[in-house]
Amino acid sequence: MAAGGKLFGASDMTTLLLQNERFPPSSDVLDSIWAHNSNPTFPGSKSMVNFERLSGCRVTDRPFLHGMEKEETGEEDYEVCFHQAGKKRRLTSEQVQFLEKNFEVENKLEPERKVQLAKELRLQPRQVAIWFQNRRARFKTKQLEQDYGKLKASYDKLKSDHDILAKENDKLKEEVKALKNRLNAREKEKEDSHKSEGNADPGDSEAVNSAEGDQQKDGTKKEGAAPKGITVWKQQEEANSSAKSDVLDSEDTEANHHSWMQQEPAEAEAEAAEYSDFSQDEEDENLMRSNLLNLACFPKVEEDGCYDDPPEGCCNNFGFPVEDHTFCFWPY
DNA sequence: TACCTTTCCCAACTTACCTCA
DNA sequence: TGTGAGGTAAGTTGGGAAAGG
Repeated sequence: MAAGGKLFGASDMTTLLLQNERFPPSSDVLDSIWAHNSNPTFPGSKSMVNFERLSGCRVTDRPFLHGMEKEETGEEDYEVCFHQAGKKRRLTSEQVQFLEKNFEVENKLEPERKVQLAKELRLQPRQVAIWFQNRRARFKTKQLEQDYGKLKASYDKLKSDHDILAKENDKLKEEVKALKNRLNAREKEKEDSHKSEGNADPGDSEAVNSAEGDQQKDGTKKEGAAPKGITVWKQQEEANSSAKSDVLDSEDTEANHHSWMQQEPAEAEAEAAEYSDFSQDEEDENLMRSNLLNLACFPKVEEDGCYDDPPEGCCNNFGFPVEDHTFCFWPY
């Protein structure tokens, strides 16, 4: 039989019995009693009592232990339990391996399975239940760590993308500014030449008036003002070609440029009209937002309407596979 | 049928022990 | 050999669900 006898925390034992006046006690309570039996020096038991000495009888003489425990774990297991007496024992690697395999199959434990596993591993059912509880807790912690890592990686990538886009946006703004300055200089130059020619040839006054029509009274060109009609389109073409040859050719590809100068007349007119309603700041912000929305892989609702097939290269689910949802660990 | 009690199970947190560097 | 950190078995607490009176 067992070495060291059976130790019980007297108050705990009393509590267990008082809580369960009816016999036989529930399997839960029996599990607890079993745990105490097999682990006499259970934590926190400074008032530990050697139950055998105290009561002067064997634990197996207790009526509620008859039948049930032998039925559940068998006499052999009972003996094994007391071989573990004295100290808290770690499960053997074989036991852990077996439990792990079972955990992979199903991380919840039905009562029948618990008893069966306990029999096979020569442990108490409560030990098996506790192992599964702790294993689920460990799994959840690990899962949380992994999910945190994934989210952090996703965040870092988005942030770096954002930084790149912001830089690009700044660059484009500078470019637009330079182009506008160039355009203004050209207009001014044209105006001066017209004025000087106008004195000699008054027949050109209409053209001069037309050019002046797009300018404000203070002489500066209205920021973002949309040129209108075919005449305007010709002016755009002219400005476009000169600007392209002067600046754009040395810069990024045309696809990166968000400019009304490269659009069809009607489109340019509409967009220019829209832009004319904003201040420079709003314009910049709009541009930025447009860039982010287009480049950060979010499909436009009005264009696609359906998100079932995200565009290629799009950060679908923020980089997570669909089945890899963070907060769906356990189907309760 | 609503309410209460009991029982069971679980998650979350904590404690105590063991192992190892 | 003493010690602190990390892992793990087990205890405690509180809540939800189901069953029965």
